[in-house]
Order: sequence, then C-alpha cells, then structure tokens
Amino acid sequence: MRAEATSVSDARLRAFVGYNMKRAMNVLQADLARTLQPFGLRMLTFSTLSMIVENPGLRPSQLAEALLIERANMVVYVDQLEQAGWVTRAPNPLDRRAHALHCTEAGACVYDQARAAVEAHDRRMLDGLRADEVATVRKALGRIEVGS
Amino acid sequence: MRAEATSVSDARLRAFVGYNMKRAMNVLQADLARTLQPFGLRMLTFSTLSMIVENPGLRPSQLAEALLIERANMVVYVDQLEQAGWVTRAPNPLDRRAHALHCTEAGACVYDQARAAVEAHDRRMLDGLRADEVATVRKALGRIEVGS
DNA sequence: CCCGTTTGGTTATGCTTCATAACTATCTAG
DNA sequence: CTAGATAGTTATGAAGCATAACCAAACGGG
Repeated sequence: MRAEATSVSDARLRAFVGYNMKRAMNVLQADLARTLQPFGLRMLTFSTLSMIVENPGLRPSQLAEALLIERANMVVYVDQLEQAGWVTRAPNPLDRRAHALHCTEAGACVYDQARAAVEAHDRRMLDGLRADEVATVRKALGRIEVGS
Repeated sequence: MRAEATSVSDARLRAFVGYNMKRAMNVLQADLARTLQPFGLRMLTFSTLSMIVENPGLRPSQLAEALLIERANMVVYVDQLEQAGWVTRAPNPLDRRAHALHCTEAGACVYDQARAAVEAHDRRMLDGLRADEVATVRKALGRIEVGS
C-alpha cells in the first residue's frame, strides 16, 4: 500500500471557472498542436498565416496588434512562414519602413488544408453541445475577453 | 494618412471557438496575475498552495499529477512557496523517499486572503451571465477537458 | 534474502510564448 | 529643417512546459 492512501482533491480549485478554463485550454492547445503538426504549423504560425491570407498586404505591426502579440515576437513567426516559402515580405512603395505581407501559392495551399483540419478539430471539440449552448459559450468568452 | 487604410479583420479566426477561448484566456490570465501579484503569488503557485492547504500532507508527485504538471517542474513551485515560508517539506515516516507537504500559519493566512481575491475576480469575470449560462460554460469546459 | 524493477525527488537542459529595451531607417508635424 | 513618432528588427530575460538522467528508497519475484 502507498504511503498516502487518502485521495487528493482539487475540488476547491474546481469552484473557480478560471481553473476549469485553464485545464480545458491545456487540453485544447495540446490537441490543436497535434492537429497542426503534420502541416508544419503551430497555433501562432497558423493564426499568422490565416491573417495574411485573409488580409493580403497587411503590415507586421497590424498583424501583431490584431493577434495581441508584441511586434518584436511577430518577427519570428513571419520569419518562419517566410522560410517555409508560404509568405513573402514585399516592400511597401507608400512607406519604405513597412513591409506588405502576402502569401504564396504554397502558403494558400497549406492554409486551406490546415484550416479544414482546424475546423474539424473545433467541431469535434464541441461535439455533444447544442447550438444554443455553443452560442452561450461564445457569448461568455466574449464577455471575459472585453470585460477584463 | 497611413499606408494601409484598409481595416484588418480576424473574422475568419473568430469562427473558431478555440481562437476566442485563447483570447479570453489571455485576458483572464493577465487579470488574474494582477490580482495575485500583491500577495506574491502567481497562478501556479496559488494553485499549488491551494492544493497543499486543502490536502495537507500530500506528496509533490501527487500534486504534480493533480495539477497536470511534470514532477520536475513542481519542484520549482514548491521551492518558491517554501522559501516564502508558506510551505514545509516534512519527511514522510512511512516512505523515506517522499515528502509530506504542509502549509505554515503564514501560508494559510496568505492563502485565505488570496483566495478571497481570486473568488472576487472569478465572480467579476462572469458578471452579466445568468446562473444557467455559467452552468453551460462549466459543462462545455468539462467536455473539452475530458473529450480531447 | 538478493537483485532487478519501479517510484519519489531532484537537477540539468531545451523549447515555446511573451515582455521589454534599444537600435536603425523612415515618416510626419510644427 | 528638425523633433518626435512609427516600422521593423535584434537581443535578452522571465515563465511555463517537456524530457533525460541521476540517486535513494521501496517493492517483488525467485
């Protein structure tokens, strides 16, 4: 028999919605990373690629602001996408400081495939919840995000 | 006028519940860190302290398992709590390999105060949501956590 | 009882995310 | 024209997390 037969309980922490959210987020993040790994993407590079595909020509600083990431860190993610041949940093004729980000054909291709996988993952994650329940979750997440 | 007057949109990413959850979690985490900072605690040290207060005598490895943290990393958090004088590592007479974790009086005191602050934070975070909506959110988070 | 295996705690190391400071080049406003 | 702001970059450090390796102690089959 073990030294501690008494069971350990996190019931007190379970009372906090934030604690449950963190645990759920852990699982979600690990699962999503597994989903994206075959495409050579991670959560942040996928988000970055998505923003570039959907907003062609945008600047890195706009990207950073939209994704709540520091400009300094965005450099790394754009670097990785550029080195993979999925994104290009074109000079911006209107502002020689800025870059205009565009995706390549290969980038659009991998994005389409990855997006389908992420959509499937998102659907699977909410499997068993009714549409109105999902709507409630979205509403709650929105409140938490802006409410601070 | 700026080079890019066209507005940047993350609408495509907003379609994913996971993306909204990550953004909400970012805000939550930053806000909770601010809440805990006056007490000299962070999310993980607070969770660790809570588990020790609520489960006196438990072993570090039990703690790690309950909080989904590697044993190797748990060492650091227990170290910090011990150095702050809030937790003690007592020898376990039944198993000389193991440690029995207990909180000190000072540890119980700071925990009570921090817990009240975290409870207030959790309540404020969900302000504006009905009880049944909160229940739905809890249910969804539970599904995501175990569903994988 | 002996010895291989397992377990508990620890140390070291590396990766990812994130924040900050500092620098250069460029733009903008007075 | 000059001062200050902005865009991109580099360097650095903190936190969270994972893995491998190590030692001491416990366990279990022969």
